[in-house]
Amino acid sequence: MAKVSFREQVLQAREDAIVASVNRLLAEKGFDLMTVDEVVADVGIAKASLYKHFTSKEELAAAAMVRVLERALAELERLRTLPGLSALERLKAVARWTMQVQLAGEMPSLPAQNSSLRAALVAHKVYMDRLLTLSDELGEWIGEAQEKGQLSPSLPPELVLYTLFARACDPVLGLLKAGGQYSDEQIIEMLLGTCFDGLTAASLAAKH
Amino acid sequence: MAKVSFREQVLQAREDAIVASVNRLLAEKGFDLMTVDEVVADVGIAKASLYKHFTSKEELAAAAMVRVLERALAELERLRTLPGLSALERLKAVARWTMQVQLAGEMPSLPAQNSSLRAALVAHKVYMDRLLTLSDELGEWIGEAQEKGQLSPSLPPELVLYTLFARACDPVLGLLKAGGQYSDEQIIEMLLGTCFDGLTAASLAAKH
DNA sequence: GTCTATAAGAGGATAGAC
DNA sequence: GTCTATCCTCTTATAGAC
Repeated sequence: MAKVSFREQVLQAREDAIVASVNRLLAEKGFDLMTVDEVVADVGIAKASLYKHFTSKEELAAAAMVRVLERALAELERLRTLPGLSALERLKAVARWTMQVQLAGEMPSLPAQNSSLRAALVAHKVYMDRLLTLSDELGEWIGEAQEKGQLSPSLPPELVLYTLFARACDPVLGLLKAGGQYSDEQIIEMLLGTCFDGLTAASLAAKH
Repeated sequence: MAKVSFREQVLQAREDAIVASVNRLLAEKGFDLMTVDEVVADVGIAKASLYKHFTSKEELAAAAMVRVLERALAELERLRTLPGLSALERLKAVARWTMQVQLAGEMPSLPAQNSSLRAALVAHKVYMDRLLTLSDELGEWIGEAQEKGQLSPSLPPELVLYTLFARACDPVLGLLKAGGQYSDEQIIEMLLGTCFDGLTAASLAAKH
């Protein structure tokens, strides 16, 4: 049992290395421009070896998405344990976290239109489970924030949810960072301000 | 002269048909998934004929972008002539127009990451001219709205500009439309509300 | 399970006749 | 300028030895 366990640990470590590379390359180039050859070159293994772990490029992307979804779920769990945070503050904290991940180059970006990828994702049980779990948990917070009037109660909850997901890969972050005028913190606080308070209201974060 | 002019009109009409197809396919599938074979099948010409008009797939995309940028510039001109519109109202009207174009399936979507495409676009004189013209004109309105306090003066103008561009291809529109619960008008008014007034403020549009 | 070598196919671009 | 037929590169995926 110990021998097998050790063996599997080595394999697991290799899979983790693969998924970490995929995650980074997906964030850097996106699904269509990322090639399997780049992945294996980055990890330092042969392509046939990779295909023993993952049966297709789509499954690679799914694994990377599962990874980031589980990181998000862990962040939600962490926020839940923090005392004294309102539902709105927790939602803002989640949005801040996703923007931090994106600016760190760790947010895999998948095209919304690639049909082979979409088909593989909706058929991927673990991915769908994590996605739905995350949506449910965020939906709870959204409902709570709306009940208390912290979020506009007249907005459909799914609009708020979609908006949070969309801001996690908002190109505005990358454009502002490319401008080089502002620190990551400033960018994030400004975008949090526009997301929750809009372009018309004064962004509190711009005072930095 | 008349003969040549007529000839060129025919060629121009064919080019317009090509660009219209490209525009639609770019909106539908995006640059990477759109193939030149699909374009020529849609237009009904041979591939070699298309390459007499456009020297590469990238140039096709640039032509489609020029087309939509010129439509946008025309919309700005139209809005300028409307009496009694404040700068903020004009900016909202532009945002509404871009969302209408997107929901109509006429907004070409280019990946921000494709380097060969980006290189071709920044090297494309007409595209860059239209893009900079549009940015300048919108920048005027943004500055005006900020001076009058209609837009938060503490936000960097380029952040507002980038946000307007980003909302023109915001995936939230497509997700809400796929849900089938709301009309195009409702979706647009809700997203205009969240864009300008934020998620926390009550969206006036949700009253429908 | 890992490797080298290669199959299989898609898709961008072009040659050459008309 | 338009067509048919073809080239060529890139990329996914696999065969088969170890």
